Amino acid sequence: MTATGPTLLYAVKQVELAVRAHLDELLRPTGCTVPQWTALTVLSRREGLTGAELARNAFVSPQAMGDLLAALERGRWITRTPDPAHGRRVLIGLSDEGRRLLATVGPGADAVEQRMVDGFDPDEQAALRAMLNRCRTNLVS
Amino acid sequence: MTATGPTLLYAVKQVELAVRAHLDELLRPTGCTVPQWTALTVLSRREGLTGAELARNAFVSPQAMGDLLAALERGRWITRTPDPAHGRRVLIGLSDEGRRLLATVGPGADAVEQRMVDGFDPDEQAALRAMLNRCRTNLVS
DNA sequence: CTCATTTCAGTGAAACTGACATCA
DNA sequence: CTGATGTCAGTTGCACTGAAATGA
Repeated sequence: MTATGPTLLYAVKQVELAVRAHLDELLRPTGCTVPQWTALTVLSRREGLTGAELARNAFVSPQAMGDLLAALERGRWITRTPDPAHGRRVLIGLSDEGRRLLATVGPGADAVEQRMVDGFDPDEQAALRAMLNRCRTNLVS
Repeated sequence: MTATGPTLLYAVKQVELAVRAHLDELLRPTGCTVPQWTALTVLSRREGLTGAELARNAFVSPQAMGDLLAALERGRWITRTPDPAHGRRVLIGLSDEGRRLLATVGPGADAVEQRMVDGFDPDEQAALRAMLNRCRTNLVS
């Protein structure tokens, strides 16, 4: 009999899987996928990022993010404009359709989050957020 | 300017992405993938599950789990034995190689978990675990 | 020259839908 | 008949590696 194993990792994965299932259903009518929508939400906070920066943020290769951005461009959800000051870099921005998609999906996503923390008082929600951020920092440092 | 949006969902996803990147590297030498290893860890707790049960546990379709199990069988990590009492069901079990893989990878996975909660006192670890379990329950109920 | 960024080409694992057969 | 299970077939998005071109 071995020890109980990494149950915290498993708990994180289970929550993420359940969240993904809900978001999947939420996004299905839009034709946008969960990874694509996630990239859009990142861009909504910090527009003008490059593909390489988005790739590092998502812990994937630049090529993988390039494919994802190509799909987002086919969907007319982003704009790609060469950096005038840097020749090689391409700055990614949200298009009007992209902003419209985020506005459409936002309430549903908020509802998923609200359902996830149902029964949590504000202090618990803040504690969960803080601990998750600490976990993230610990793993990347 | 829109609201801040579902930052808790994003925090969960970020932690999961960071964990996956570490596990990916950890599993690379073994030829086993993270989803496959995850299924093995589920089996290590409750052997004799069917593919459909594993699929529901992971929030994926039975066909997707079937592909994953076929890969695990090609790797000789699981055994599939028809349920003698039920004709149609196929019970999944760990092979010796599967147990060996879990034993080999376990310490590294524990180290990833330990790193994730670096600086957490035992109460905080327990609180995180409890809250994640509550989130999971809220999302599936 | 070195490094970062982007792109092209090829590959593989993972998920989906649809359809079908089997069996309690 | 109904429902659950397993499998076959085809498709798609996502991620990887390797290689090459561009530019600070």
